[in-house]
Amino acid sequence: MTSVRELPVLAQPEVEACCSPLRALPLPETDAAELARRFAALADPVRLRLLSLLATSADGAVCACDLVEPVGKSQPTVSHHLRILREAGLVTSEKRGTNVWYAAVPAALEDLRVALGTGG
Amino acid sequence: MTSVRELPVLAQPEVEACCSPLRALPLPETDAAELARRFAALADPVRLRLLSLLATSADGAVCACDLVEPVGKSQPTVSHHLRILREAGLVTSEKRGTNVWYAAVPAALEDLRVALGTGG
DNA sequence: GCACCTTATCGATGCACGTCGATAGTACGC
DNA sequence: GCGTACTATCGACGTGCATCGATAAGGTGC
Repeated sequence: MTSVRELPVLAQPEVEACCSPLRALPLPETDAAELARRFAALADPVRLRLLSLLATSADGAVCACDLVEPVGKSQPTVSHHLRILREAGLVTSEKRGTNVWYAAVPAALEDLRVALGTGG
Repeated sequence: MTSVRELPVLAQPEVEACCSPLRALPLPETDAAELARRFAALADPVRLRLLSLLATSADGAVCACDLVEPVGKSQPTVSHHLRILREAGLVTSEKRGTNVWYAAVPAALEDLRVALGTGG
C-alpha cells in the first residue's frame, strides 16, 4: 500500500444478465442452479466484507495486500475468497507488478437485485 | 389441492431491515454474518425454485403438498428446505387443518435488494 | 377408536466448504 | 544473481449441508 497510485479503475467485464426474476415465473432448473451459484458467493461473511471494502473504495479498486488485515483472516484464506468472488463474476482482478488489484463489478450486483424482484 | 379454497393470503410478519448496504460503508462483522445467513438461504437451487413457486402463486400461498412434486425431491427434503426459508424470514407458514400453507415474504426479498446496493 | 393423509423430525451418509500452515510462483530492487 | 515481498496453490482437518428412508406427530373422517 506504498506508492502505487496510477489508474486504479479496472475495466469492467460484460456481465450477461442471468436468470429471470423470481417473481416473474417459476424458475427453470438451469436458472435456479446459476442463481444459487451466485448467491452462494455472497453467503459468507468474509466475502461480504471483502465485497464491501471493494465497493466502498474511493479509487474503485483495492490492492489485495490491503484486504488481508481488515477481514482478520490468513492470506491464503483471503486469496481463496477473492477467487470465489471472481469466479462468480462479482469482482475483477488485474495484476500490476507484484500486486493484484481487485474491484467490484456493480453490474453483477445489479443483476442479482433484478433476480430478487423488480421494484416493489 | 382438492377443496381448500379459503383465505389463501397469509399474514405478513414485520421484517426488520437488516444491515447497511454494501455500497454505503465497510460492513460491520455482525451485519456481515446476518447478511451471509440470509444469502445462504438463497444459495440452493431447490430453495430458489420453492421461493419462485410461492412468489408466482396467484393466491399468494401454496399448500406444502403442492410443492413436493414440482421440485422433484423427497418430501423430507422439501420440508427441510421450507424450514430453512422460514427461519431466514423469507417465507411464512400457516397450518390449516392437515395442510400447511406457505407464502413468500416480499419485504424480506426487498430487504436483500437494498443490501445489494441502492439503485444504480 | 381406527385407518388414512399430511407434515416434521431423526439418523445416517456422502460431499462441499472454510480455514490454516507450508510451499510454489512471480515480480521488484540491489 | 540473490534476497525480499506479494499472491496463488496444495494438503489436511474439521464442520456443515443436502439428501434420503424410516419414523413420529398431528389432524380428518368414518
